[in-house]
Amino acid sequence: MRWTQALIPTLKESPSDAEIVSHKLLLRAGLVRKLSGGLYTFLPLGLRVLRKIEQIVREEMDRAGALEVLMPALQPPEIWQQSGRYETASEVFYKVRDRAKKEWILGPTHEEVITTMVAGELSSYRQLPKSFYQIQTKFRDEIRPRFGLMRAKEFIMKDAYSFDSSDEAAQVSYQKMYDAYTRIFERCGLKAFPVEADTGVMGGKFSHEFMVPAETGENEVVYCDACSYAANIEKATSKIAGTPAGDSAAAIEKFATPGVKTIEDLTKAPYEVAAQQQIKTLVYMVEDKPVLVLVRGDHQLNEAKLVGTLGTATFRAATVDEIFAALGAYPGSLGAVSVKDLPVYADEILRGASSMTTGANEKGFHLRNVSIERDIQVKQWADLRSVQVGEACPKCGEPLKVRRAIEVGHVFKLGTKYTEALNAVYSDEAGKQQPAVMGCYGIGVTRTLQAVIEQCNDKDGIIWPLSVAPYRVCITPLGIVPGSAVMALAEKIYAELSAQGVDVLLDDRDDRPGVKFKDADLVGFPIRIAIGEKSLAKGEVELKLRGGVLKAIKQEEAVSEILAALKPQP
RNA sequence: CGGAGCGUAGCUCAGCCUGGUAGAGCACUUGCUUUGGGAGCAAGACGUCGCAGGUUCGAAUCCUGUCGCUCCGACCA
Repeated sequence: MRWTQALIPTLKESPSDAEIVSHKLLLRAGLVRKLSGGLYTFLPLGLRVLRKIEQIVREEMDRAGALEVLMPALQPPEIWQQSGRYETASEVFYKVRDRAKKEWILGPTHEEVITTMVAGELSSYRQLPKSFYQIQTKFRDEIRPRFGLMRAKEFIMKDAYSFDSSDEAAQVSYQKMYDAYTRIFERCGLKAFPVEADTGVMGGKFSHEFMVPAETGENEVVYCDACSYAANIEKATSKIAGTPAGDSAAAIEKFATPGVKTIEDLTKAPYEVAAQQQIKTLVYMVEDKPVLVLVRGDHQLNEAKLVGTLGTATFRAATVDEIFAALGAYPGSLGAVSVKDLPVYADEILRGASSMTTGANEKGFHLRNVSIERDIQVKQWADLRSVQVGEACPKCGEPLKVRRAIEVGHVFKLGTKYTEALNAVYSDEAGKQQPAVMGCYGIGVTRTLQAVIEQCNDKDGIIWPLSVAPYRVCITPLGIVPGSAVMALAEKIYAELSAQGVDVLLDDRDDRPGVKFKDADLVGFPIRIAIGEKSLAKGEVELKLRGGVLKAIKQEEAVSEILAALKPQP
């Protein structure tokens, strides 16, 4: 491709609505343009990168034995009602109506569609295992689209689904996908690592997310340097000492705490109650009914874990007025002692705790000497707290660390939730009808693209890995006079590389060298070959790897040197 | 959904407080010069100041509403 015939609209300055480096570079390098919030057009260069990533995904899916299909983006609501997700996932749906006013759903994911298809085709255990995948546009009404392609209303996803005749077989399918994902991200030049993850509204037994470390990531990952433990903070656990027991026989005592509003206030003089001797009382509304959630004063509630404990994701923090209606007190003085008519969920770490202090449900008063099992009617104990930096690794006991990351892939072992609901059953060896055991696997293809940029850049622009670069070689003649020695050589190298099947861009613009170099660095072509009168007088051209050093090479060796540089490193 | 900020040329932004001829830089067009890291000079073209009301002799500017965009939050009682 010749630059003058392409559309590569680079920008000197970042558009003001881009915040993070990868979003800025997407726009500045002329890869995408925004249509509206969370909606982007891929320009020719961006599309080339996207196609290369898709191709890597395809090759690895095929290698893992998955079969490519293509499902409709427009879906009937009936199958969502059948799976039970019409209600639980309704917030992410974009819904449209046809001329008869019938409602349709723009697919946010495809478990229901694939399972319906499989239900129609599956009859015998002899057909299993089977895995299917597709690369397709998904639609999600995100609460807040942001950071360009990172969280968009419409995005391209590779989604895959496995069907097996047993739990053990499903585990094998899961492992194949897990391994394929590892290879995919590696081939894209990404340093991604798997972490244990929460299954959330998807349901199912367990899952892993593939994370790309990045300060701008929306996820927090807990990990251990000493062993292999890594988990999303929504899922992570740690070994910590139980709450020290005090005098469990001492009677509850109410004491005045004028002006105390927070846990921290109570740790100061004259009260001096350590945060770990306090019970934090939180009020949540679950389907419009208040519930109390207790964690230790120095701990933080993890809402993702609360989802699992409550068995629903439809809850929210209560408003101040709702709290007053439920407990007769305002935040700052809340407690669960002698609360009988509201369900109380308590974090495991509080089990057996005594000599605790908590609010008295009366402004300006707290209670001390609270023995939680004696004084509070707990409906359910559960792991409800977030792990904090420095706590002991649950595997090896070394201190845990926390870092931010971008989720680029997610694999789930689902079990039979969808196959039972949508009747995807087969006859086993004994002729008995069994629901297939299912797994589902997603890669955010467009997000992966941006994650590569987020990870591979410097002050001058993008540094594309060879595998996904829009063009792998950029030829930069410093003058473009037709017939000149410089231009003739540029054309010759261009023709020879093209004949070798190398995707190469010839910068034939009538611009000053500085402009061409800046643009080549910004877009991030892995290999740049500069041809100018000065070096050509010595029979040389300049080979530069993006982010590497400049190397003068003989003009007749240019093509072979480039081909060598394109070979995969051993 | 709650909070905050921003909407002025293709892009980055100034002007608004204190109402009175709509601006700069970059990009674009033409010409000349220049040609190894985002050139210089000259001339030119490009705007319903997001939209709708209101106040006023007069609104980019003040007021109200609305739409869009961006960020933060949606546990820390």
